[in-house]
Amino acid sequence: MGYSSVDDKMYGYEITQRVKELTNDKIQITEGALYPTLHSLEKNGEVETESEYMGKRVRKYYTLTKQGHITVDLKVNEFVDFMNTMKFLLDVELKMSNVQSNR
Amino acid sequence: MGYSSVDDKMYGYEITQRVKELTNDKIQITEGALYPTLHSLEKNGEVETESEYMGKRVRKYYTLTKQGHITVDLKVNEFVDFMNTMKFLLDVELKMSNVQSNR
DNA sequence: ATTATATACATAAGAATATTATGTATATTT
DNA sequence: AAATATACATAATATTCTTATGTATATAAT
Repeated sequence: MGYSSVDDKMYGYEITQRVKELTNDKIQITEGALYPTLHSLEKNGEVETESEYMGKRVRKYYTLTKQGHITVDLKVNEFVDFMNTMKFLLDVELKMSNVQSNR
Repeated sequence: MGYSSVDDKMYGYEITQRVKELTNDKIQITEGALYPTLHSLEKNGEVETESEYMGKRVRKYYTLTKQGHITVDLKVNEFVDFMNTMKFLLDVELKMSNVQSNR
């Protein structure tokens, strides 16, 4: 089990559109942020690529490696932990501001 | 109502320690990140300062201005919205990876 | 037909922000 | 006496993002 990507195989442009669509345009992954990151992930063995030619246009599919899946689990856990910490911090602040407003 | 800082008045070092303590050392605000940010907030009228001398040592207290409170509300709302978006995204991924594991 | 938009990759300049290091100085603990 | 804690600040470096630029094909609109 554990987290996986939305699909087994995805290409760059697809990722930007999928995230945009799933988040109702709230999160826009720009090319300048995405492609260097994907290249870096490939260099570090987190993803593998295979290029397909749709007619004449290149399409570069990215797949998580075994190591990539481990890293995703780790990073997602870290992020969820961070969100819980922030939620706690903000709740505390909320409570305190309520107490203050009763003075 | 609305969010406020932990206390009405806080000084830089106090902020780093309070956050460290409330988050069980998970979030460490470094001086290099904090002080330039505080100076920038002051420049933009989000916080006001008053210096006190504890013996010989300076202690610079920061207080949110009226504008600062408005900005905090706005930023916290944005952040909570972002967390909900990410929670949704990660849940979707979780569901999808479960579906995949049933193949 | 031609123009605009969408698809699909990539890199580079510049901006913003964070980490780490350095610096000064007093107070407290070991 | 030395180490750690308190308290400020800035600078060098690293990281990461946005915006801009570049190439090229495919499709939709005028």
